[in-house]
Amino acid sequence: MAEIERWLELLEDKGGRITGPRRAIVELMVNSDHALSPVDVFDQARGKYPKMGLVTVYRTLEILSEMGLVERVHQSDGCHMYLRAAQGHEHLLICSCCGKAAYFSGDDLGTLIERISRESGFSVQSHWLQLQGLCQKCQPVKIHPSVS
Amino acid sequence: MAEIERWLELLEDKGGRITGPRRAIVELMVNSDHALSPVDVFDQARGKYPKMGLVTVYRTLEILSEMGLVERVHQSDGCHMYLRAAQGHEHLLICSCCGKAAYFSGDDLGTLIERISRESGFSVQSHWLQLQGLCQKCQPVKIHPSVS
DNA sequence: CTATCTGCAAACCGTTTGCAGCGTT
DNA sequence: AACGCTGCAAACGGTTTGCAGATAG
Repeated sequence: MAEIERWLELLEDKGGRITGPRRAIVELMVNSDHALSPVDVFDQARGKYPKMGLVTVYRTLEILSEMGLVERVHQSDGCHMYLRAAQGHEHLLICSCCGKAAYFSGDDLGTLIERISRESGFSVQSHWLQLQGLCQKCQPVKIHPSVS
Repeated sequence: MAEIERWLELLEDKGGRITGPRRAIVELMVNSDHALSPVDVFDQARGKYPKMGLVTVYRTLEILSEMGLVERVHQSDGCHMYLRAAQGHEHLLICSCCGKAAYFSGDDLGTLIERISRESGFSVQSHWLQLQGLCQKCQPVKIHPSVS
């Protein structure tokens, strides 16, 4: 996948070095359609780079996040997960069962935001919209929650 | 304020006891129009009840939150703040400078959510919408950020 | 060869839990 | 008097930092 090389080149352009651990993490993040916690990334990336340390995962995700290639997803319990960044103005739809994530666009919040600004006197800087639901795979699971 | 008594009565109805620390925290939460962190609550409530312990703040906020009188507000850094709960279906507008909060209603996400459900195959369970901005007081502050 | 990156261990910070004593009812 | 609540101290879990050795360029 050329996208992996693109990320690594951007990293290099920034003066960073391309190393085994970083390559493994980038490969994972480029390809995953699930939001992943640092520990998820650690576990999965160890398959490709067994000496991987958890600290390196944190540091690399931080860098990718600063570069705008990856974004932090906020969980209701306060933990963070990471996901390939949106392209342009997109919002997130996340499966509350398995963490599968999809971006969507076409929210029309402009009118609402304008009204709220006018009524409240706030100058609105940004908005945060996220939908929670069940993906196709997980819908049957939750309908019969007797699985536990 | 009768609202304070209402909260305390609800607490009593649930089998809870009305104590000094709880009264101080309830008074604070009923009256505050800012989202407050547990430490904020601790500091401010100590004015009314000097022996207050931070643990009691956590435990009381947890109870008020379970009762639906207070809600957790998620911060981008993963920390939690607490705020008097919304009435019905309202969303939050928060000042990114001072934390002043206001609820608004009248979002019309129904159409959007229906479309996304159809296109993605997800069954959407809930949504999470929050606007960040600057309140009237803080707008001049940020225009001249030399204050630091 | 040099600067960056890595992994370990330890520090850190917000939050939760165990427990003995106190206060409400 | 009985039970719930409180505060302290200690545990906890996710995240960050200090450091010496490894490695990319």
